[in-house]
Amino acid sequence: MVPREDWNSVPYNMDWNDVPGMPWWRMSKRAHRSARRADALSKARIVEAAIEILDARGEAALTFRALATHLATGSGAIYWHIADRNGLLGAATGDVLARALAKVAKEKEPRVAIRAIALAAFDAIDAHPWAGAHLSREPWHAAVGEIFERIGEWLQPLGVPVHAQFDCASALTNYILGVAGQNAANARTLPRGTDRKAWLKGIASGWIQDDPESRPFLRRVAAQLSEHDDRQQFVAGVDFILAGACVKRNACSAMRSR
Amino acid sequence: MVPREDWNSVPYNMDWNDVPGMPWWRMSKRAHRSARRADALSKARIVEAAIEILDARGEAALTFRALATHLATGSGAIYWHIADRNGLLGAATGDVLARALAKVAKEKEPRVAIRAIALAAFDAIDAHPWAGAHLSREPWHAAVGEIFERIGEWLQPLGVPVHAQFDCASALTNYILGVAGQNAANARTLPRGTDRKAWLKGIASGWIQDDPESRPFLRRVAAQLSEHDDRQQFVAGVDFILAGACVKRNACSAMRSR
DNA sequence: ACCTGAACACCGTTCAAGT
DNA sequence: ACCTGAACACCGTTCAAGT
Repeated sequence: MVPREDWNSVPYNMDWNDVPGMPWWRMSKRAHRSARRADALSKARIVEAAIEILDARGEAALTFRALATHLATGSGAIYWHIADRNGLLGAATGDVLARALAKVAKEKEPRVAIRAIALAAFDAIDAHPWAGAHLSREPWHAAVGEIFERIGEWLQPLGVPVHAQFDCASALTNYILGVAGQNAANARTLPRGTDRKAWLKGIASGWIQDDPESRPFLRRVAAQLSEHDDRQQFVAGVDFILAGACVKRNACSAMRSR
Repeated sequence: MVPREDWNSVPYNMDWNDVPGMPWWRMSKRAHRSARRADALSKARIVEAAIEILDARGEAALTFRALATHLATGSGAIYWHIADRNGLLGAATGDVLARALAKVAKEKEPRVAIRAIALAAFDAIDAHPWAGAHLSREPWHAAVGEIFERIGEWLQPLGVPVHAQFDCASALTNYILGVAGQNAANARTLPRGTDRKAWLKGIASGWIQDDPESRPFLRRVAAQLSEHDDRQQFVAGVDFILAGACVKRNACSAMRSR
């Protein structure tokens, strides 16, 4: 049996097989490693566990203690593979969005293609609201660049004038991130199984009741507010931006006043 | 001198002037109160102090301990006037946005009016990024209802078809909140005095460098990305949504495919 | 009623120590 | 190299006690 001092003096890149007197359960580092590889700690495994916790119990439940328990390790071990909590959320967000964007079917029609990309982002964020929250907290995330590129590529074939393409791609990205943040907020405060319609009705009446005579527009659309479909409304917004970027200007009667 | 037990037995709504033996500095509750009113604790004063801290040192600096020190009181005292930290942020956000929206000049031209409202929100959030972060975390905030109403009112005179008005107002609100969240995120990570252009350049090259041959769109607009003006780009997005909501559809060549 | 501040129940993160 | 878990330096919030 080698005393501890000797173990510590073993260079980390040296195979422990070469250390005389090493106990069997420390022998053959590589063999040992590969045997345990399935459940060894790694960034991928940590991110996977984080996603499980985030999806099951929400962003607030992702603590290093909970994660360490879930992985049957110490909280400090996680820091060996990940910089900090924010990095972990970023990696989880990247995973979830990359997976969603990779699944988008190849399209030929520009508008259909853009819709498909936007909806892939929407659906991913709808399924993983914490990812939406992270993206709006960190809009320079690689996933945002991916969305920006994937949408931007289609603007030329769509017929958006060259000078408007950058602004158009930015507007779409901002819009998508805005919806992402909203979805995340809704999911955070509206636990599963809540009556969505009643909840929306409450918000609408809260917005109206301040001054009982005014707010005519909100009054007029209150019914739509509590009954609309988020996904459908999301697409409507995407279409507005695309149509507006194509149009020459002065589409509205009142917009002629340039 | 009245013993403590007697002080405690004084009903809270009873004037302390009526308690025999009350020390002078506790006498004349009303007079005492009005004399100290200027620096007595109140929700308004707490919110005001919170805004000062938020503007000066950012959202992370708003702790109950810092706030209590700033107000020369105990942290528990704040809870007498405010529900919790989130309520405090909400009140501060409401203050800042209500002030900004109240200052918007009356306009006659629909497009100009909508731009003015959107820009008022943009500028308020630009000056108080923490308010933007709060709004995207809590999109049912009264300020969002106000923005929604103020914009919505102009859609009819603008010429947006009735059936599209709700979707249009929602799209604009989502867009504004999206930009709000981004601004907040930028302000959080880009301390004052940082070279904005270099920072944006870094993001752009981070988005591109993954695969050196691909990402043609990003490559094409990289210069615009690092040099664009946020405010101007914000207005461009608003205009896209408005134009798109007015247009009959099929404005783009490739959009004719319904 | 309103205020005080210690105490409570958490956090993320670090780090000496283990293997 | 990689893992452990106690310790540290914070938080928001509560609450018995004061005035």
